[in-house]
Amino acid sequence: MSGLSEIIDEVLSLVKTSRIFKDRKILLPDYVPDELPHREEQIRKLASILVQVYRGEKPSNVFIYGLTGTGKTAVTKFVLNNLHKRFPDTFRYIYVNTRNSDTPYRILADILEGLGVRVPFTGISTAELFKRLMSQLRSIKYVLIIVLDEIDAMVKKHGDDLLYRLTRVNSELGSPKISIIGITNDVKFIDTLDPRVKSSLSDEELVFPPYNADELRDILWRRAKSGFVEGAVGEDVISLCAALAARDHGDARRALDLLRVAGEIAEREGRNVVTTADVERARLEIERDRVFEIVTTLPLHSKLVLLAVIQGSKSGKSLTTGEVYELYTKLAKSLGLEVITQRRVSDILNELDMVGILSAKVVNRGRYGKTKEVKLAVPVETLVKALDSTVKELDGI
DNA sequence: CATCCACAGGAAGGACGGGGGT
DNA sequence: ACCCCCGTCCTTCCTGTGGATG
Repeated sequence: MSGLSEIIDEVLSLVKTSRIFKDRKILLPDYVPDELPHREEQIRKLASILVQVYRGEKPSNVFIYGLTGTGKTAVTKFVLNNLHKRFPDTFRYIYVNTRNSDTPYRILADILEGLGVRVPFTGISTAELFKRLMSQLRSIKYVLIIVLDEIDAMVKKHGDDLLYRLTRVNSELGSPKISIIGITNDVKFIDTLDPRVKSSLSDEELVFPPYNADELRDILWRRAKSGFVEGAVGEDVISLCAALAARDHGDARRALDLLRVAGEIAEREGRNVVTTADVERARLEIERDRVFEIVTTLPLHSKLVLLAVIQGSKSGKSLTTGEVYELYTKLAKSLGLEVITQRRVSDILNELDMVGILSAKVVNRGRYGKTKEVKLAVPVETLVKALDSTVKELDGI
């Protein structure tokens, strides 16, 4: 029976002797490299729009589309970084990821914090925050570029009111001071916007096509050269990562994650070379972590609904909303819990679909009504592991 | 060809806990 | 101390719907 410190020593010695990574941070998803291959056209266009700031003038608003992992965020940060190095006094920029800050309140709070204003977590109204932002903006002398990454998520939940008000800030101030860069991975998104917002935000538009397998391979090679020790990864490993990610709509982030995690697996085992088997294991590990994170933070009744779906999926075929509800009701009652309504369960099923844990497709079965076909989208074992602790807690009741 | 199933999913709102302003 | 605002879950009530069936 070995103690914890022994285990740590053992892992450490393996990691020390392993020569896999030269500089691991280069392979992290938010690392912005100093060259972005296959995005030259987008870089040039974005730079030519934003370069206005050199005279202290406000650039046009920009709208950027492209699926996840197509380099939208990297290109935007890259261009802004470089521009800021060149013209440090004429403008500032604030980057807000709307997935993390997905309410108008949080977005405004993030912007204010970017301007150096401390704001309470909650408690005051959004209108009050907006007032504070306006008074802050009145005092600044530079151009402010606000990057709203993944705005589709926020707008879908809370409407485009905030966007509308942000686009009007300039006329309210009486002098043009802020530009907005909107980033979305939903191409149809812009059509759902208020026409006024739409025309204002999409002064300029940029499209980021997915990377193909060759481009992904090239990107991975470049990163691997500075991130990995020479000889640690071979052609086969890179190609597999590229192929897997290309299948997944050309997502470079995913390709890099696969490569990095595969490297970590090899490192943990004290090897000096990453194999294709490591990539395969990395794929499973990434999926497991994602599911685990999502499932453990689910509210109680969402977990119960998921358990009901697992129960009903034993035979492998799909369930209807009604069937899920029936199973859920039995489960909740057997635990002595209040049951929630079918309306709510219907929403929960959609939420679980959205995060990719199950698929809930709406189907019309004519005489037999309109319903959802619910199926698990991840292996049962993964879910069972993630729900394990919850089940134990519930058993305790 | 109308009907009618089994829900979908919008709208409005309420309880509640965390966190303000004054 | 008291009132206000927020997001999160949830309810109630509701109108809408594609296509197999009679």
